[in-house]
Amino acid sequence: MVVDISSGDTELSDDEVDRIFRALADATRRDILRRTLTGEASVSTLAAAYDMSFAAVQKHVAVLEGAGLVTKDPRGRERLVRGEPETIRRAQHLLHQFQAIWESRISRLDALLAEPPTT
Amino acid sequence: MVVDISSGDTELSDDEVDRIFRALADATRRDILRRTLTGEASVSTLAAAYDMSFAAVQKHVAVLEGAGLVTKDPRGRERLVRGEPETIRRAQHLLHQFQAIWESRISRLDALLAEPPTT
DNA sequence: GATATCTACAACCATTTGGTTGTATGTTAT
DNA sequence: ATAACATACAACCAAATGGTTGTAGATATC
Repeated sequence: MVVDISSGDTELSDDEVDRIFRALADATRRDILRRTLTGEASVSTLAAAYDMSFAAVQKHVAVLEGAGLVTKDPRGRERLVRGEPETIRRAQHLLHQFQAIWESRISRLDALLAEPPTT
Repeated sequence: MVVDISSGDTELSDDEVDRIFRALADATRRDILRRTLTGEASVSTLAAAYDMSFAAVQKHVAVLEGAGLVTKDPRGRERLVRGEPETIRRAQHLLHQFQAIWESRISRLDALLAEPPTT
């Protein structure tokens, strides 16, 4: 049986994957991502929600943007930040691949137990 | 309609989630994880696969272990490293929650379009 | 036009990260 | 017992991270 795992996604480079997971490895950034998935928000609106400087929040948004988890859309003098569900889906897909590796290990063990010894 | 998202997992702290995603944010560590999901391997076996010192690989394994993505099992003089699919599943679950936030946004927009104006 | 607001960006700083080498300790093999 | 092997761990270093403040440029508002 052939199982197609690919789901048609463009391949992500190691660096891109690094950036995605690194961006997710910070509670503030995960919270920003949640907010911008719920609805777009300006950088200053976001900044108001956290106990740190505007510039710090700006940097967090930049990290998310660099990972493709968020995009910024100029609207007048502000930049509206939107979460990008597609990138999240890709990260999920990556984790699914790890799961698949584990599953295939089980299959191989099953096969070993099922098959009579070759020698 | 009430949707239970929890899937019965124990709650992960922000720090734990940080460690999981941070551990995944490195290509060498992702590769180690793949290998140890395929089948357990000693630290030195793993180290032989990479162009870096034994100690460096040891540190990578320690990071994965700290994130709960891997466990070490003493076997004679070596430590067999095993991947932990359950932690991967939890990370997947976290990403699924982000997806759910996005989905619920869609639902709200749909509702807005479907419902007649309240005022 | 003047002023306030939102963003961008540089410079700086402390801490963490990802690598190194070296040393010590436990375990197998001769 | 001695030698070889697998691991642990400390000390060190360069680079990246996560924060700060300050300055400058656009855009709105009065």
